[in-house]
Amino acid sequence: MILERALSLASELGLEGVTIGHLATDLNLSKSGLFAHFQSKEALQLQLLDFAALRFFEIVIRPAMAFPAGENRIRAMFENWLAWPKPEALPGGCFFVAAATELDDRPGSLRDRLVELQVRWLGVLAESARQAVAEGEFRPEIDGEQFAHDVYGVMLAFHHAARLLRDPKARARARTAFESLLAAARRPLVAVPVEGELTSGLGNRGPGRESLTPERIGV
Amino acid sequence: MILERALSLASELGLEGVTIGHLATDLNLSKSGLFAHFQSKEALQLQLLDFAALRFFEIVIRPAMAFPAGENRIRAMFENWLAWPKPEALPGGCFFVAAATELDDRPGSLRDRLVELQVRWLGVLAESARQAVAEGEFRPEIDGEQFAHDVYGVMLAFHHAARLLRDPKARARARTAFESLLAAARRPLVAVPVEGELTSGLGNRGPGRESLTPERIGV
DNA sequence: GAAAAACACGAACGATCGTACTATTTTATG
DNA sequence: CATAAAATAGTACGATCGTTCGTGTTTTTC
Repeated sequence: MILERALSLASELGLEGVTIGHLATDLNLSKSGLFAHFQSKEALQLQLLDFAALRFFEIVIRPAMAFPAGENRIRAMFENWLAWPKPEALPGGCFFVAAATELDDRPGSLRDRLVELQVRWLGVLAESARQAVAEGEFRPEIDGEQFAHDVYGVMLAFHHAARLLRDPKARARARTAFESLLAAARRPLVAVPVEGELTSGLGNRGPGRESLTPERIGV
Repeated sequence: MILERALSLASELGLEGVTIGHLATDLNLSKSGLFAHFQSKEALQLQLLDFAALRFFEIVIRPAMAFPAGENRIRAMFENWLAWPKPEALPGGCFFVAAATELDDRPGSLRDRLVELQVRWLGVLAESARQAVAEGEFRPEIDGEQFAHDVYGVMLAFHHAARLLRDPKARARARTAFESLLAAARRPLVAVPVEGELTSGLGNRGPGRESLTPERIGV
């Protein structure tokens, strides 16, 4: 419960904005009572990072694994990402986006852990793109890591437009950008839609969905 | 000089990380001596936002105005943006990217000012895209605001890869993504390069470069 | 060369920060 | 029910935060 509330606060105020005193009074606890659960604020923040990563895995990644590997799974992860900051859980938007700019110039174990998590998340996207290539949905020369980088750019632009600018069109813009990325990766140089391309041979092949754990998936 | 040093610190530590005491000792000033220049910390931060916007205009936007309106100018702004966080001036990367996630959930005049600045900057990009359409470089159905949104996404992804992940390929990735955006906006549905397309009729027409001020350009 | 304005300083304020120590209360276990 | 363990509370600490006040020292202006 502590970490849940801390995550919610951190999404609004940032990692450093979550003060022990603030968090304590917010949970009707005494400062020292809350502090006893962690041995230091950094330990709390580290646990918070892992807690957020678990949430992220369960909301964004795992449900997407129910979709067949390839474009469909990528699209599912994208949509899950857009929706994962529920107002009651993450009222300030994606926790990791806030943490990224906060920690990018502060060396330490916190930063190291965040980098680890972000590399893994981008790795999941990249691997999914490579699977789309293997499935024949994406063109063979598509670079999975570049694709992951580009998709994350669309997500960051969405975060900026939605959270800072409060642009009502942010979602539509993000979806348009994402579809452009897919189209560029998919279509074979000529923009005329290929006839038999639609779900050609797409079944439930690819890696199955059994025994999915955050560790195995890398988050 | 105070604002210059504050900008440098803020790019690393964020807006709230720039403490009056820290900034003072960093400038060999007393806390009260520095404080006297501003009447409050918020005033300092507001001046800092405007100071950064001026810098941004002079480094990113104004030099690009020397290029003919259209794709060349857009490309110049993109390259200027990649290069504008000089290590000595902005050791922590683009100040506005850091400020954006820091202020996006903190209502107040600071946030309002930042939104204003960012809307104007995106407006410059969008207007440039519209000019590229008018010049015949971009397809007529290109939406300037969507294009600006997408380009900013590439910039944000670059910031993430370069500043947090310290990815040496960040620049190359950003350029690849940017060129894909240009290609998608430029080429007329068929990917085969059009022969006579290169600088066809591009002169120095379009709005001239005289009397360029931050106010007129919107930053 | 005097008056005015700008600039800088030191000390102190209340608040809040993370943290440490010591009780006290609650929960689980035999 | 007794007892060990876990959870919570109380208090106090040194540091640092933004801010105020009073006072000196330059620099500009006339």
